Amino acid sequence: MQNRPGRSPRVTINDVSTAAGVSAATVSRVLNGTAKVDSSLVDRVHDAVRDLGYRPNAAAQGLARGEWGTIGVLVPDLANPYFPEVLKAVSAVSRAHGRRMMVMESDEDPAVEHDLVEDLMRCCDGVLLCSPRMPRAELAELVSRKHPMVLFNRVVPGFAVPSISVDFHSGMTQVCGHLAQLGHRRAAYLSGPSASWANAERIRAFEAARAFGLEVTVVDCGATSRAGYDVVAGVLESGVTAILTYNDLVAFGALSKLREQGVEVPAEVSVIGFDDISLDRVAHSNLTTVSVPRDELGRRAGEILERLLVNGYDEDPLYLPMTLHVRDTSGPPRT
Amino acid sequence: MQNRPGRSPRVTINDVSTAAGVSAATVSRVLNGTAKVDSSLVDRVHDAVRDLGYRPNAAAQGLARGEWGTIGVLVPDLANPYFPEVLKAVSAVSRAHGRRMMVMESDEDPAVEHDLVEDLMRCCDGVLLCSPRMPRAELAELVSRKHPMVLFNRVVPGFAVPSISVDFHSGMTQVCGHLAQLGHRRAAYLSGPSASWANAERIRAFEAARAFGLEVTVVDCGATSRAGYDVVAGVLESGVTAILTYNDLVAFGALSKLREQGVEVPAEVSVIGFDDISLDRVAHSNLTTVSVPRDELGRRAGEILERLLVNGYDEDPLYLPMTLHVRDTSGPPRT
DNA sequence: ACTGGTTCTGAAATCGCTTTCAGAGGGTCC
DNA sequence: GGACCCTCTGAAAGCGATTTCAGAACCAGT
Repeated sequence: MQNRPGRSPRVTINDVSTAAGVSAATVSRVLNGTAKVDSSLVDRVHDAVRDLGYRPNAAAQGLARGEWGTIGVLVPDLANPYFPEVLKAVSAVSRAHGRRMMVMESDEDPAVEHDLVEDLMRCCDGVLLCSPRMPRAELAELVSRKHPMVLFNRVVPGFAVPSISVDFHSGMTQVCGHLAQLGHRRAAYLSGPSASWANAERIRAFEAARAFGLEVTVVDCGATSRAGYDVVAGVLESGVTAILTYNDLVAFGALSKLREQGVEVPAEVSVIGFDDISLDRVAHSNLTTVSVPRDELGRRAGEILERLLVNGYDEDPLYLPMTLHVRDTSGPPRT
Repeated sequence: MQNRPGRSPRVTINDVSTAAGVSAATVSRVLNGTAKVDSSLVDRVHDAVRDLGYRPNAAAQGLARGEWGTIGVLVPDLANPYFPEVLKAVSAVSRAHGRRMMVMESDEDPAVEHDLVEDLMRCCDGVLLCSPRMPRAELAELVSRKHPMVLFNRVVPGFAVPSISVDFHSGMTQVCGHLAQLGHRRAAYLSGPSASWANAERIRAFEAARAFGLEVTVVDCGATSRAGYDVVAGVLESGVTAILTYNDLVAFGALSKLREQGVEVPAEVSVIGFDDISLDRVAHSNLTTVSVPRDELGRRAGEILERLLVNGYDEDPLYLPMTLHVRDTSGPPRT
């Protein structure tokens, strides 16, 4: 930006204005279309801009306008296939509204999330927070700053913050219904991060499941395929006929291990994923799972944030439904 | 940022300085540690910062410092599992150097790439360009601006731009060697985007392959699993015994179709991926493929960019080697 | 010809921070 | 005690845009 050695000197609005023989104010007006300018001047400005290769400095614009033209997104783990698809949609929406997208990753570490959000607030008009783990108190502190913010996959009762999330509870209820219908009576759930709201929502479905005859045992596991791989063997010994998972990654890990051990799926045990990262991607894995349209999720999230920025409008929490996809890894229990 | 309705008023450095009874310059010095300040003043400043909840405005800092503290990354497709892993590493490196990461996506459309890069240059200290498709002339135009930039997976002879890429050529050569050794004589390559350097590098390997007895036919396909799914059937009829692909996604699509058609893999035909997105992720797909450590790739890319920003040092193109992973989808040809 | 009302333009203030510059204060050395 | 040097602090000048404000120019109406 400033002239370091070997860097071409920065062209400013003043360079343009002198080259065009007008004032800087006029250049600004022409470029932003904020006021009517004589057409001969308009041409001169455009010529000068082209000749000099002028590009307005975003920091200066941000400072003067009081808006950065940027939104920020915090995700726990970029490598989790869930988020890139969401980011993609968010990016498209915000770009359509002339905003850039800043991305930060907490690497699943709640301790750094607060700082990262704080940093995002220093340089973004609004923040999309995909942070299921953050302690309620920290979240409250962030909310109190009144910086535009949308919560993703976490609904916090009592906070006046717009939020969007997937109806995990009804998704898991569908999974349980499917298994019960197939005749399963005992299943294990490979639990995700215990502090997470999304995990709690899934678990909440198991109470209702008991009503239709399915008993689900919760087993600590994690959110990675590695965790699924490591945990599944011990679970099998307990004699369950189905394994539910926190997400598809865990299910893949579990399947991988079962396969190595020569356990037939779904003949000996059914495995059900959650979130459907596999759809049309690694299609031939054919995991039974429950899905949410991630691009719609991202799109809606972006739109909520945009509305919030433009009219400061607080909306009611939005829940998107999940859909069950019965594929090859679920079947009736062994008799 | 400015006081919109319902938003808490912005705290500036002047608020802090008056609250602490010092000058703004001193506040700045304390916060940035750029000069020695009397310890009693330091305490007063810190107290005021805490009491007021002051956070420096990033745009103002950027303007004053002549640095945005931000790097920009342009990727063709966020949903391609290749990139999130790279972004993750880049993000970690740049964060370690105190820089934020802006992400843009061209959605595989070369026409918008130029504008996006231009936009990134307006608000980032440096740009990491993962853009294999952009016409050489546009790339040249961007290079001519002397804005710090690193090319990712594209080496352009004659441009003085640091670049990092995977040694696709040697990767594909390994694949060919593997097949030749198994006894294959005729294979088809499901080609990626024809304008892409990365695709050309792969194809270049087929000349050498002829030397060890493998004839590879190039078939137009694309970069998605959908494309692999659609194209593979026609290819089979040509009587090849192995199918090479532009990337793992294409291979997955192809496998999916073959499976539907009841074609045995690898008994009837071998399928080989490229890039190994599956490793430890959807491990049980067990695709034979060739891999590159994506986090190292991202890390090195981030480091090159950082060095470029700090010492303006232009480096020689860096090539990272690929590794062949023989798994379940390749075997000897049917006799 | 003079007044009043539109347009359009440029000078200057502003956004919030960093950094230079000069001055105040205190210590050391002759 | 005076000259000199150091260290620390505050005033003020940027950074590069936007935006307010007031004046210039022009037109129409009497």
